[in-house]
Formats: sequence, structure tokens, C-alpha cells
Amino acid sequence: MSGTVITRLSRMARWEPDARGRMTRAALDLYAEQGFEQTTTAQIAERAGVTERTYFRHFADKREVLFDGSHRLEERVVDAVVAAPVDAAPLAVVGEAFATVAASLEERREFAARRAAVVAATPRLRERELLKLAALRDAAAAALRARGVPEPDASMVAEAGLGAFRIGFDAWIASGQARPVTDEVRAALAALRDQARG
Amino acid sequence: MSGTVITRLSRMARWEPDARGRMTRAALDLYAEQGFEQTTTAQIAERAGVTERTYFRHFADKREVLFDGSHRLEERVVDAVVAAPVDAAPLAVVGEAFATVAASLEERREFAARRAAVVAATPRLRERELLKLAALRDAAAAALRARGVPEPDASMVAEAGLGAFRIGFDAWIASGQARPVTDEVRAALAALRDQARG
DNA sequence: CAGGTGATGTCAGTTGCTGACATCACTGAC
DNA sequence: GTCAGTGATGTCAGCAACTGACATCACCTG
Repeated sequence: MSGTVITRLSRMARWEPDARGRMTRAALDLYAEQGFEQTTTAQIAERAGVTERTYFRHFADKREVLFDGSHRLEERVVDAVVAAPVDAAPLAVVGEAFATVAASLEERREFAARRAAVVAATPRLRERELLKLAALRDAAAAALRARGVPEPDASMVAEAGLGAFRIGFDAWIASGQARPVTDEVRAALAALRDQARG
Repeated sequence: MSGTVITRLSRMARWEPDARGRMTRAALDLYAEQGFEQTTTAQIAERAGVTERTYFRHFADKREVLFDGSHRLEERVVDAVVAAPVDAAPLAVVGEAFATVAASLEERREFAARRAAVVAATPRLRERELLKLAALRDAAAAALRARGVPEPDASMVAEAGLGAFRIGFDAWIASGQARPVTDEVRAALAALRDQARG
């Protein structure tokens, strides 16, 4: 802790501010540099200038650092589904909802890409990602039911929307972000629609 | 270990046979009785009549005990996709493939239901389940591509098939296995088809 | 300036999981 | 028949991921 720089600002918080942000950046850097399994929570804490105990007060476990924003995504999907015109078709509603969510990732595309690479390379992080995506899907399904869409339609449509999101996002990353994410997501959903009609 | 019964059979294996099976049953029982988090791997090993080290030689971690059959499921999906008539529509192919997989669970419906209850109640087990299902989906997508289905169609159709499988299976469990699983899976996929046609 | 509050530090302890090495039951060659 | 080989198991030491209990510290409020 001897290396900690004490920034002197007029109205400073109690300790060094933004401990969460520092831990997130430290974790992503370390995971990218030396791999998730080779990184210890003690290393993350040290690089962020806190103790290991403080890390575990902010994040439930070693993986959760990379999933801090997932709650915001959930809100965005639900909001988008709720805000859709009442007469819009369910599949179109979720498609646009997930396209909106994807668009929100474009603001921090560098972070998103680095994070995606680490997650893709680590089974245990993929697991956690799938859990968050499942929560996203369930939130979308619930929002659809609130619009009056019955089961199993609501669940299946939500599943299709999430699928388009995932496949579109992956294509966006794989292509070096050539086209906007929203286009990729819409293209994936359109492919499914064609297959269902054919 | 004093309670271990030494069964005397004419042609017995080296030690008590079926250690994996005993561990799987012990784990499922304990998880159901007292919860996953409250169960230690030492308890599972003890009930199965082995040491903790032996447990970890058979299973990668505390969760993997309940996912021993996942490889067989993967084979079944792939086989079903490969075996489908060449002129069959991709969505129909995966639908029937996942219906086949679901049907294979009906043979051990009691085990499947108990297992599903434990998994549903435990986030960490749900995580692992999602990873296995993702592998199932990816295998189906690869098999579709081998049939000549292009991307993103193959991935989206596989996603829809897995969704139907999951939703159908859940409905089957929730209904107390009233109708055959295959019917539930087909119904879920039909719902999506209807939605896609608008 | 005396509490009160919230975030942090310290420390001990449990559990999940791994590597290294010994042992045991059976198998096959001789 | 015996004896080395093989594969599954047991034993033990140890690290890393977490958790609970308690102390501390910076700031705020009356």
C-alpha cells in the first residue's frame, strides 16, 4: 500500500474514489494479461489498491467483476418492450428491444470487445455470462406476458430475441465491428423469420 | 467406512463396483435433502463409500456430478440432425432432433424430475446447466452447417430448437409429466413458427 | 466536539480443489 | 504358480476462494 498515490482534490470522497471501477479495470487487465485461472483475487485487490476482503464486499465472487452492468441491460430490455406500440408483433418487439440493448454496448465498444475476448476464452466466465443472459431472456419474457402474450409464445419469442442478440453481438465482434450491432441483430432475427416461413 | 457392506459376488470388480453411480446418487440425495451449498464434497464421498480425492478423480468439480450424461445428449442431437431427410427444412430438423433428446429423458423421468428440481433451486447448478445446454446448441448448429445451412441461419435455428427443448421440458416437469415431452417441445416450436409468420 | 455511519482493514477459519506419492486388487506373461 | 504391470484408490500436504467477527478510520451531524 506504500505506492498508493493520494490525489488531493478539493472535495474528495473518504478514500480513493471509484474503488469498484478500479477493481473492474484491474481484473479485466489481469484476466487478459495472464488468464482468468492464473489470476488470484489477491492480485486484483492489490492492483486496485484495496484488500481482498474489500473486493469480496463489492463483488460476490471472482467472476462477478465482469458482470457489473448486467442489471442495467435488464432494465433496458424491459423498458424497450414496455415502450413498444401496443399493436406491434411480439417477435418484432423483442427484436427491437434486444437491438436497443446491443446498441448500448456500442458506446463502450473497446471495453465490450476486450471483455468478450476474455469471457470467450474462459469456460467459468462463459457460465456466468449465460446465467446473466438467461436473466435477460426471462425479463423479456415477463415483459411480453405483461403485454398479454400467452405461454409458450412469450418464452419462445424471448428466446429467439436473445438468440438474435447473442449471434448478432458475436458477429459484430468477429467482424471487427464493421457494421453496427443493431444491423447484425436484426439480420439474425430476419434469418430465423425466413426459416420459419420457408 | 465401518458401515460399508462388502457384497460377495462370484465375479466382482476390484472394489465395490459403480463408484460413479453411487456418487451421483449420493450427491443428488444430499443436494435434495439439505441443499447444494450446505453439502460438502466430503459428505458425498463418505456416503458413496470413497474418499474426497476419488470424487475429484471422477468429476471435475462439485457440480459436475449432476451432468454426467450430457455428452450422450449431445451425441443424440447430432445423430438426429444427421439422420434427418436431406430435403427437410432446418427448423423441422432441429425440432425433431431436440424432441428425440427430450424423449430419451422420459426413460428416467423420476431421476430427471428430481434432478431438475435441485438444479432449478441452485443458481450455481443452473449456471452449469446453461453451459451444457449451450454445448448442445452449438453441436446442433454445427450439424446443421454440415448439412449446408448457412450462417446466421444455422445458429438461429439451433437456438430456436434449444429454446423449444428447454421450454418444453420445463412445461413437462411443471405439469407433472401429463403429456409426453415430445408434444411439449413440438408445441413450443409451433408457437414460435406461428409468431414468425405473424 | 461527541457520537453516528459507512466503507475499509485485519485475522482466523472453512471448503473446494490439486499434486505427489503410496497402496491395493486384479491381470497377463512367463 | 509367481511376479511384474496396470488402473483405481487412499493419504497427505497445500493453495486459493470465500466468510464471519471485530477493529478502525474518515467524514458527517447535531
